[in-house]
Amino acid sequence: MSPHEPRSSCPLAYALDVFGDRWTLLIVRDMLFRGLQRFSEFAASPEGIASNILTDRLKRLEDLGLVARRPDPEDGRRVLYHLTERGLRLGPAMIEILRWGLEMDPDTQLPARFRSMLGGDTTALLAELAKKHRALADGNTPEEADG
Amino acid sequence: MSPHEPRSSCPLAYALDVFGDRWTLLIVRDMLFRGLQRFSEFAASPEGIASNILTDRLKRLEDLGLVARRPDPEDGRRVLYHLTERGLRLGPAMIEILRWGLEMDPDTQLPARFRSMLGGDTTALLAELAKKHRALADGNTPEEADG
DNA sequence: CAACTCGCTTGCACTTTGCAAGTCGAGTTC
DNA sequence: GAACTCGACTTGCAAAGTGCAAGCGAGTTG
Repeated sequence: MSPHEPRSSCPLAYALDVFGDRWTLLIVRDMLFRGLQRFSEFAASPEGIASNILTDRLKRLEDLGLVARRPDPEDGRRVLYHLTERGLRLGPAMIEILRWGLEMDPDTQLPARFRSMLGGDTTALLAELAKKHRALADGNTPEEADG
Repeated sequence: MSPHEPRSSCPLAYALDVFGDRWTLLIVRDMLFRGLQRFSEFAASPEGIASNILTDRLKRLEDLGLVARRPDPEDGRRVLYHLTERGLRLGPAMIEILRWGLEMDPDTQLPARFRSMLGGDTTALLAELAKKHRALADGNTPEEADG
């Protein structure tokens, strides 16, 4: 699932070469919507990703410049991951995919606050998420609010 | 890659269970943006999908109520596929993924007309695409314009 | 009616996925 | 400072998915 060369010149095909699998956007979700940064946090998400797959996906996201890593100043064993500016550009697509999933499957759930934000202005929502994410990436850790 | 039960209650995870692979959204693209309807047309797209994979994906889309099929009145061997109303709801996510791919990889290309439409009002673009698609699904075949 | 087309199906080799155990460097504990 | 724990992986392997290429039944063509 990691082609060396593009299948076509279509931007949609390019995007699917990047994240057309079941896990990549879940990792991006956890970074963007939930503010998670650590390998063990991603591994602990409810979907239960395998550690070799998580390693693989994080590496590919880093290689593509969508994610960056830095050592955890509090514990040298740990690495902190965050979305780069390029990675933050996934926001609009993430929001629309989320909306679609909510509309298609009423059994799916989101925290009420996030759900109400989805019904509002997308640009404002994304600006807020990006701001919080940049603060995390800078090492400021505001009180976490689950996405 | 076709789980019987959801991995979690997250709508994004649900969406990725539906189309988190490299081919499904390309098929939806061909229906929505290019007006394609026939198996051989999907198979002939530049990415070169394998026929067993195409069959599999069309069946799953149909089973999920996103795509419907009808016999081709002109040739009893053929089937015509189209997006249902549920399937048309993928439009916003498709548009945002396309925008992201264009932004991330300048080597990707779109027809100039489509590209300029992407820069405009999303709601108007989607309404127009949906209208044309519904006409196709009703068996009216206006002169095709490549997406 | 023979030859061809269309939408699949099939067998099989290859690739990816995911489980579970293990590794190794960093950090902690006593 | 030895022993242990933690964290981010790596590894072997079985299962599942992918994709190639050939083939089949129904329908079309001349």
